[in-house]
Amino acid sequence: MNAATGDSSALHIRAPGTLPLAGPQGTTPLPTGPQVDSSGNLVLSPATLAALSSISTTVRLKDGAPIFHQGDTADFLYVVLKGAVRMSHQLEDGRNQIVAFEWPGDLFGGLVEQDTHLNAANALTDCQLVRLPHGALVRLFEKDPQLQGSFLIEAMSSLRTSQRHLLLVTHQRVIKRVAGFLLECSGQPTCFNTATNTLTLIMDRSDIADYLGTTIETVSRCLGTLEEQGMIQRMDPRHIRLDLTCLRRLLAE
Amino acid sequence: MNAATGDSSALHIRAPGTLPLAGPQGTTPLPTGPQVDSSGNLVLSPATLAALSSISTTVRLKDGAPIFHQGDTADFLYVVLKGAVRMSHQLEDGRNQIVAFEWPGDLFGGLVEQDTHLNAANALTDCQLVRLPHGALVRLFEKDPQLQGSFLIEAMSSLRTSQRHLLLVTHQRVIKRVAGFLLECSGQPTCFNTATNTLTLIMDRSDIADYLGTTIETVSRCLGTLEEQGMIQRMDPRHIRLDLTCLRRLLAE
DNA sequence: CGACCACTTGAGCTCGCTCAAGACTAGTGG
DNA sequence: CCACTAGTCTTGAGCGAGCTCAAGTGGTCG
Repeated sequence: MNAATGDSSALHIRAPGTLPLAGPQGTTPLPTGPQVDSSGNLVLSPATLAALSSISTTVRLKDGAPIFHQGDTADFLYVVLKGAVRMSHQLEDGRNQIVAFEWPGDLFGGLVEQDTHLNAANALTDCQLVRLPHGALVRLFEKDPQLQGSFLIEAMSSLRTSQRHLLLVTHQRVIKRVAGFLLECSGQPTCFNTATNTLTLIMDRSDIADYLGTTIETVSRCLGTLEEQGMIQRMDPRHIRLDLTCLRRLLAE
Repeated sequence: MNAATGDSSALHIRAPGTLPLAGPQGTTPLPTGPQVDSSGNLVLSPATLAALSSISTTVRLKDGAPIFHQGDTADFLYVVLKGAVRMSHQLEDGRNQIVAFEWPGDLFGGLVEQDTHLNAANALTDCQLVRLPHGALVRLFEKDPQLQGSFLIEAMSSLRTSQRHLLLVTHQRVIKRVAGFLLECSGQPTCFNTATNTLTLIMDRSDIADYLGTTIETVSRCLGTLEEQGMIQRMDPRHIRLDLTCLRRLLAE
């Protein structure tokens, strides 16, 4: 994973797609606009980085540690440097929905209503985060509009991710959701080894079920079916070898 | 509907929730930050409005008219003034997902990838839109950072809407989704008469089904069940009287 | 009046949920 | 070293919500 190294001298924020608002892409970035590197990741300018580092704190968290709870007062934004974070939402009826997984480079903590967090955030693995106080950030925005532009791009990126998730969850057949989930994970260098096509699942079956809107039993059964059909191979419950081509074909039909 | 009147001298953008990034709410808005009116709607400053009107065009569309297609080059952002817009996404497998309905005051057209629209937009009713060219908007952002701030707030608002939709669709029982959908519509002055508690559905059953991830038959049956239970009353297929209290109770259980 | 469209209702089947038991791993203590 | 426990994952059996296919209803327009 090259986006968001632990090196504080270079903070990268993932911006997988393009946003016309950010100016032309694929061409030389505007000197005055946010800059995008070759891999499509957003790179904040050195000056902005310095400004950010002046208000940011790096925090380290243990596997499973809560970062904030649903309903907590929202005082900080976070950027994942290392590890992964689980965003979840508790429904009135008691069910739990995993809203997103945040990977290195992702920004989270901005989804608030009435100054309180709409979702809970938990460290999924041991992880390292950059913590940005809202107040200082807003003040920085006034001095540095480009920074605000970067956050706008990041917000649009979250929106795309959210929509992808929606489309995944509304796939009628659960087996397609599971296949889609595996493909989604395969895009994360943090947990997918491209050389061996092996996926390391950092979340348990219950997280996957809550992410896909199904049950752990169904997830397990779907993995079984996919394995029968030769699309995946379970080395052990947390390590799965994928046949990306077959999985993609399944999703398209 | 007080948000987004047709009067071009006052353009309101809905920002239903609060975003700490935008500064404190419920208190006097910062003179330098985006302003939020009493009903929580974002109000652009007169100067910004003037600037926006210099680059914007008002367009009028007939019921059903396409605004843009999925995959089209994204050149404009739009704000709904009057009427409603349907955002839909065609999946590889041929299914059609309604991603959102846009109401007066909503901003849309910003969800793009590689400079092309991720979704299609169609006028659901006769409607009136403000069209903003991307390029000019970006140039305006450089001159007027507050404007960009407003768009950031609007982006966060879309994210909240998108998450609400996700939670609605993953509610296990379809009947709850339908109830939730009706309640959601009841929040739109465009189609809900608070005096008579009557909802005017501007979309057909197929749109509702595609929005909720189900089928037209199931939507119809659910409406039947809700009617049997006295929670709603179908005057005709497109006019439904709601018992808001009962519907809310159903959703919470 | 008939054609067409959107909506409703019916009947049967299937996918996925529920409840329940079994398998595997890791940690603990004798 | 082997129970014993506890946690996670897998597998099984039965049932029911919702999908599919199909027919029926009502409204609109030529």
